[in-house]
Amino acid sequence: MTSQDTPPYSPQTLESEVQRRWQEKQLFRAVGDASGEKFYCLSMFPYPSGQLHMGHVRNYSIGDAIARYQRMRGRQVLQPMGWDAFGLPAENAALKHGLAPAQWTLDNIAHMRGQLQRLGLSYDWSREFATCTPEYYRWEQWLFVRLWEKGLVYQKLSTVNWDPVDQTVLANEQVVDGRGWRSGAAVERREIRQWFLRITAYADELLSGLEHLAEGWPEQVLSMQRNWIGRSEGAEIRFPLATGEGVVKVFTTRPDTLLGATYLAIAPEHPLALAAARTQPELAAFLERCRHVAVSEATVETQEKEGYPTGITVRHPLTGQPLPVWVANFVLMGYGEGAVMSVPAHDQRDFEFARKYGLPIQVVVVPEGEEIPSGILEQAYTGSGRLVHSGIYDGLDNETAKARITAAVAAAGLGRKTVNYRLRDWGISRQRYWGTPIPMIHCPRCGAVPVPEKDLPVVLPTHYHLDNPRSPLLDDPEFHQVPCPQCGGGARRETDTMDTFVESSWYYARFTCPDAAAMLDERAARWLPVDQYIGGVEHAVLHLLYARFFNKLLRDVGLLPADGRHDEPFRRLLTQGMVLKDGGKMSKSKGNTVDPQGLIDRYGADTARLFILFAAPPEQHLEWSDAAVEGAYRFLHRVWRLVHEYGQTPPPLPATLSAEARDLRRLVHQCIDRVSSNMDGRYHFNAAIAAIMELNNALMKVPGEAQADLRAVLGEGLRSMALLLSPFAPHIAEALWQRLGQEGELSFAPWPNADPEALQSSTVTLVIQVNGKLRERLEVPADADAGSIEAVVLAYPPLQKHLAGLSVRKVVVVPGRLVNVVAQ
RNA sequence: GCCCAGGUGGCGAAAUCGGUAGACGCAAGGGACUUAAAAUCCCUCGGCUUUGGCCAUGCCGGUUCGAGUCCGGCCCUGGGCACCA
Repeated sequence: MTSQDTPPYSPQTLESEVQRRWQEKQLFRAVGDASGEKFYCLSMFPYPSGQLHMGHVRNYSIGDAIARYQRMRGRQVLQPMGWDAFGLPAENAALKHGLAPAQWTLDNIAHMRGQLQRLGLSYDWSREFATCTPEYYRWEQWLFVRLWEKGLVYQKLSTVNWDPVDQTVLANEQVVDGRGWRSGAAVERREIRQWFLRITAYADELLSGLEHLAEGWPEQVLSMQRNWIGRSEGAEIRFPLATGEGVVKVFTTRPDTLLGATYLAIAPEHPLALAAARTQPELAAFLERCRHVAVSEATVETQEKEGYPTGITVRHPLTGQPLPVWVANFVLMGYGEGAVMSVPAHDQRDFEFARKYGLPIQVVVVPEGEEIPSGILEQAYTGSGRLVHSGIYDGLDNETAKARITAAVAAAGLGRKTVNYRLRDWGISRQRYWGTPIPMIHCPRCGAVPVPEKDLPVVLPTHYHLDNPRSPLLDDPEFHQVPCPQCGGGARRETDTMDTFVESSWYYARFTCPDAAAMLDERAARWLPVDQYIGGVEHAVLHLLYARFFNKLLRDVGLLPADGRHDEPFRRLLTQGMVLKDGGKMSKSKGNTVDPQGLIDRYGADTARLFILFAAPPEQHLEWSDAAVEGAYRFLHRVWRLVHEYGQTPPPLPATLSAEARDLRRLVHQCIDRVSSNMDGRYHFNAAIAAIMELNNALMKVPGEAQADLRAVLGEGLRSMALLLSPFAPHIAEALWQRLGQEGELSFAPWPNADPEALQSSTVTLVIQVNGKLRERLEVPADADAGSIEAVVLAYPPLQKHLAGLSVRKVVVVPGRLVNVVAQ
């Protein structure tokens, strides 16, 4: 009971001992029998870059806190970990260091696995896999062929960034200020034939499915996905070419403004533009300039808006009037029809373009109750109103006009009502080496032929050492020279590999049955959906949309039951904020990373985890601070000391408690209550940890020679603290648990419940406001009713000076909280 | 450019519902203990103030008895934009 008995808190030895015990007992192997309720807790698996970074530590500390909490709540928990192991950095590293990408990747995995294990995360390591192994990606190839058979895979031309010096395709990230990052050459756009997955066939389901996620997903992410899918109702309208042959198709959400269309704008890659350029050198030069803009939407949308007339004329579908066709550098070939009708009076971008090039502006909608504007417009009017200058449609409100004008165009055979999506099909071809080979063979006679199932997997050769960025598969006849599976003649194997988003689109399902002899087996249906998914907000759209898409594909090829419970992969989503340093994202390119290894070496895993969970709520950005770590470390020291100085198994509580002991016990149970409510769904770990710190502060004040009842409550408090702490700092919690003489595994010990009786208090302190300003405080019985409170307050002597010269007009009583006296 | 967030003391933050703004922690200052230091413990800690109070949650306005919280407009910072993962 003296401080001499207290051994030093040395996290390094303590943590490795505890971890060894966990491992020997295989404590965190997911059991998944039907005897209990399952909980699948998944953190986004990492790319094995070589070093764990703070974002990982945060992500996995959050996930483990949730998994451990659920385990203590009695659930059968599955919490796996693996590696998103294909990708560009491996090729870059191989080029730089003269290694094979496979070797670099496997070395990194070995190192990072050690780092993760040092953190004491309660993973079922028996399920670990890396996506770059044939055992994993073979099923991806298998699914690709199924999708090909179902017509959900196809080829089409699409644009890539081409580095003319390195003779290779560049990722958007590799284009810096319009130039290739290695060569410095100005990039070009190049159209090549690529493989696509028909995600647009699922657009409506991906959109409506968001409604079922409303409870478990952040509104922010749902909104981003909704906007990304971008369903819009409108009309397809055909403008006949003045020459009489052919039409230009456009999509518009504003058919009501059709009579205000004064020109058409088409994409630089539009076939008409290309055709016109053949006879017009200046137009060709303009298109050539457009070819040197990188393909990313951000680049296209932020460049100076420019256009050039094509000399082509179309006829207005209703009036027959001639309209000029312009090429505009901001019209995207990949969206809609690659052409838009321009209504400068009612679209701000069209307005600016028309002003710049002196094109006519025709007002056709005016706000209800206003006159047709005379003089020069200052800006486009994009709101609703009634139609003008629109012939027989004049006077209609514009919503009615949408339907009427669409019908008129349809009657003329020049259009129809239609739904358009912003979502485009998913281009999965990569002209890269380090990825899953696309299992197709190009035969000059039979066309594209899938690799027969018996020949799967198409194994990616791993012996290459890269000396230039070009994919070695292109130059390896052993890989690409194959007979056609259909006719047996000479054919060429596809050398494109898959987008790495494909691997991460179904790994969550494979974790349920990592050794299955098929892509998935019946275990998937039991464990899925993931009950809690945790990862960075930066994945809010792409990864999370692709994974939702794949889940539906898995269902539709019969690998998941179509029972309505398996339509979505992730029941609940927690998007963690980024770990920032100096206000910006920690990243290698910015050189502002903080290595978590140093933190763990110095303070131990418990401190690292506790600090990172305490510093900010999970969904918020976390601004890094070295100094604040000390605080978490000191706190653990204080808890350690307190428990060791107590040094006994807590005795049972006596039947009656002194007032002092009751007050302390109330604090203990308030803490249990606060921690629990911050764990259940809210995941405000910072507030939960703060509550534990407060409890510890209160327990430290209990004198060593206290009465027996007080010491019994102290023991209850310490025992509770070990339980409450274990999701955040599991190693020290184990040691405290043992020191308090507790039996059984802390990891599976039942989470404590707050005793409602202990929470009761006989009085409450009310705040007294006058006109909303805090003036006095007053203690009243907890069960006092509003009427008696009002009477007591109005008669309360110290209040009178605040009411001098005023007449009371109203008294607002909020029981248990405050009284507001409204006086004049 | 488009879509989505965030902005509270010197710093990270707290405040389930509209009800005491700043819990908890960091940093700082003062003190105790010590031969000394470290560690530990105790106290102070938003600003102004005539010590009555007044002002404060990015800025401007609104709703309300009462707004960090709700509504409208703006400013700044961060994330995503389909080949970084």
